[in-house]
Formats: sequence, structure tokens, C-alpha cells
Amino acid sequence: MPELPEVETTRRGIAPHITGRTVSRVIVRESRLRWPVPRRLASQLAGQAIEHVGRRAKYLLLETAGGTLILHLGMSGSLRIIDSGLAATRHDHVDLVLDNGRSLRFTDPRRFGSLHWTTRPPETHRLLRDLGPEPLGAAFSGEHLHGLSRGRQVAVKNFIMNSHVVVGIGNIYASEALYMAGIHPARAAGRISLKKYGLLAEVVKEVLQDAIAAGGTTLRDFVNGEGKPGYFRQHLNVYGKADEPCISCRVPIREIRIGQRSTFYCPKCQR
DNA sequence: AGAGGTACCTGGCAGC
DNA sequence: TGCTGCCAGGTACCTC
Repeated sequence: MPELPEVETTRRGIAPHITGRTVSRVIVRESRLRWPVPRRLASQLAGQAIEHVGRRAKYLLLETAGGTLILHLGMSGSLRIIDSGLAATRHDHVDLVLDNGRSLRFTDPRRFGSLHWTTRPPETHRLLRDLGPEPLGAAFSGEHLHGLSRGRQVAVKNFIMNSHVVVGIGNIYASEALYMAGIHPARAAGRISLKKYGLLAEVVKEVLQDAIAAGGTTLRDFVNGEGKPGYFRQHLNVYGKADEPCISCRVPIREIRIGQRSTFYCPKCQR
């Protein structure tokens, strides 16, 4: 599921249920995730009180006095609050059993997700250390994109999906943002003006914020465990809309592959 | 240094 | 119905 809005929606969904709670037990049913779940994770996390649920890029940070759990949902991961007695099914890989009869359950069919434990400041962790700025933060701007992109031949879509440039822009929102900014996704990153990058940075913030706002509507379902968070297709202008008319000019949306990923754009509106 | 490809995994779906 | 092949929203890591 998750692009940044889904991860943030997840964070907001679970935070009220786990903040201040103590992890009484950790059940690891499947440790073969993107990276093996550390063998000592269960003993390190058990007994710790969750003080804060943070996020850096698409990593969720469950902070305790003794360390931080760094959790990534990968491509198919989800987290739910469940009653601790609820039977686990095939892809329910990890439960954090809480001290109130409920559990935080990590489910991930494709097992691209991951769990790490660190006792150091999480931002110094190998996975987080070299990441670019948050797209919704002040450090992400047209100047930032313009400065980093000079001389780069890479397609602008790949450029903005590079986590060293800016985090949290996945395949869907990359297409959406470039459409909103009127930039052809295959354009060389180094040949885009400061002005265009200013617009791109603005629409990135806008599209992510809108999606996060829309994500709020699925929170109840999500917390009740009655289904996974919905995907907000109704808000998308180009993604998945090959051959449908552009909402602005009616010219059919085109689908191409850039860096092995599906890419959608309007050949008239995006140059 | 930058660009591009590969790998990790399962499930769903189109096409035969 | 059943098989095969392809595709999927992520991203670290490898090679050139």
C-alpha cells in the first residue's frame, strides 16, 4: 500500500492506541522480512513503554526509553490494532502485545517490510542517515531541487523518487506531482528551471497533504481492523488512467516506463 | 559520481 | 478450471 500519505495515516491511526502503553511481549512468527528481524528484538523491546510514534521518510519510529523500533511497511505492509486473542493468519508476521489486552499487528504479504532496533538516536541509523529532506518540511524547496539537479541527466521522475534527494515521493505521487507542475516525467533533471522546480516543490506538498487529509477518512476502518486503508484513487489525475482524457485538455493520458516503473502523463500539458 | 539494473517476496489478474 | 507470465504503491545495493 504505502506511499508517504499511507505511512503518515498509519502513524496517526496507531499513535493514540500505543503511545504510553508498555510492550509486554513481542511475537515474531516470520523473521524473514526485507532484512531478518533481529533475534534480540523481542527481548530488547519487551518491557519498554512507547513514548512517541514518529516518522522519518516512510519509516515509522516507535520510541521508548531504551531504544527505537524502526519499522518500514515495504510495498504491502500494514499495521493494525487488534484484540490480543485474535488468531494470526498467514502474513501476520509480528505482534507487539500491549499491556491492555490489545496488540499492534504487522502484516506484510510480500515481506518487503522491515524492523530494526536501535539504541542510538534513530537519525544516525544507517537507513536514515543519508536521507534527503522531508517533502512537507521547510528544507524541501525549488531551490533544493534545482541546486541538487544541476548537471544531472537522470529523468526528473527518477530524480524526485531518489530518497537522497527528497524522501517520500513514491511512484504514484511522482506521476501526479509532475502532471500538476506541467513537467514531462522523462525530462533531464538538470535541464529544469528554478521556477519550474519551485512549482514542483509546491505541488508535491499539496498532493501529499491532500492525500494525508483524505487518508484520515479511512482511519476508523483501519483501527477497527475491518479492512486495509483505502487507496485514494478518486484523487488521482493521471496515475492508472492510460488512454483516458486529460481532465484539462482532453488529450489521452499516456503510459510509459521510466526506470522499470509505470509512468503516466499528459503529452500536451507536460513538456 | 551518477546512472541503471537487480534483488527481495506473494498475490492478483489477463490471456491462453 | 487451470496454467503461465506479468505486474504491483519500495528501496538498498551492486555494477558499469
